[in-house]
Amino acid sequence: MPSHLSRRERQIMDAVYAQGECSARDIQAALPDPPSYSSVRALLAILVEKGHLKHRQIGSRYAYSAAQPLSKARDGALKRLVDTFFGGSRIQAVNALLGRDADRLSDGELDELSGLIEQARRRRG
Amino acid sequence: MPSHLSRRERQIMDAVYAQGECSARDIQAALPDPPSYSSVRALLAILVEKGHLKHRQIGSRYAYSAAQPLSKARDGALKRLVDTFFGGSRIQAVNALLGRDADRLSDGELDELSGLIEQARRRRG
DNA sequence: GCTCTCCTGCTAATAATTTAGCACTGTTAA
DNA sequence: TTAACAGTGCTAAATTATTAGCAGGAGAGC
Repeated sequence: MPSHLSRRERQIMDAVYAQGECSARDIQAALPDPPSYSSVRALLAILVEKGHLKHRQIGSRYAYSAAQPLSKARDGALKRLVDTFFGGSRIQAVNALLGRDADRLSDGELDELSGLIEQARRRRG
Repeated sequence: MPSHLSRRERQIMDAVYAQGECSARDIQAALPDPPSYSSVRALLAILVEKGHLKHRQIGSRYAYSAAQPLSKARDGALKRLVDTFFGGSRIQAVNALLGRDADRLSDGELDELSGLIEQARRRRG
């Protein structure tokens, strides 16, 4: 039982992260090159057993959701990406995030960003 | 030949992204639960054949590097993450990136960020 | 009630990944 | 020069992931 997710497992987790709690059918629809419904369910069972997903019984159906809080998975994914591509520098990640396409940000969004930075400044004191 | 990368393939690509041009031995060292050297080389050959990596011969050795420009892979990874976890909103991604730990940013880094935003504002006119 | 549909549980087969071994070549240094 | 070592090319095996199929049950609509 490898601790890292297989290709399909990752695709499924991403689908769940993006959709929130959802059915096996929803997940199947979100997968690239969707396999059979049976296949999806088999993978879901594995992910539940591994502890990555949990399922809630609603009547006779299951609804799947991430076992970890979304925020935690999110932060983990961000950290991994920042480490891989930006040598751990969040600033550089933000730079790339705003960089080339920053002109497409609305005034409101820019204000929002300024607010975030001001907030950080105050926290530093 | 599935278009999406397998688990090990992804681990290897990440190692190459993080290290830049490097040897098979370097990559092996960077992998979690490193397999045998032979295994690594087999995977590398596959990735080269698939067009994800290229290798440059130096004397009788190979040096591996990403076939795509790093910036492109980076942007792609960012976009995928933003789509998955932030419904496509870069702003929210930045928010999470700076959020909880923003207080650990240095004054210089905060200034840098302000600069980025000012730049974006001017580009909007 | 009956039928149609969609779900579940379980099982099995296929396809792919992941792994390692072996023979050969070049390089290094004792 | 000749071991010892590290790299490559190629091959083959074993584990895992991935896929699908089938039987049974719950709910919806006629």
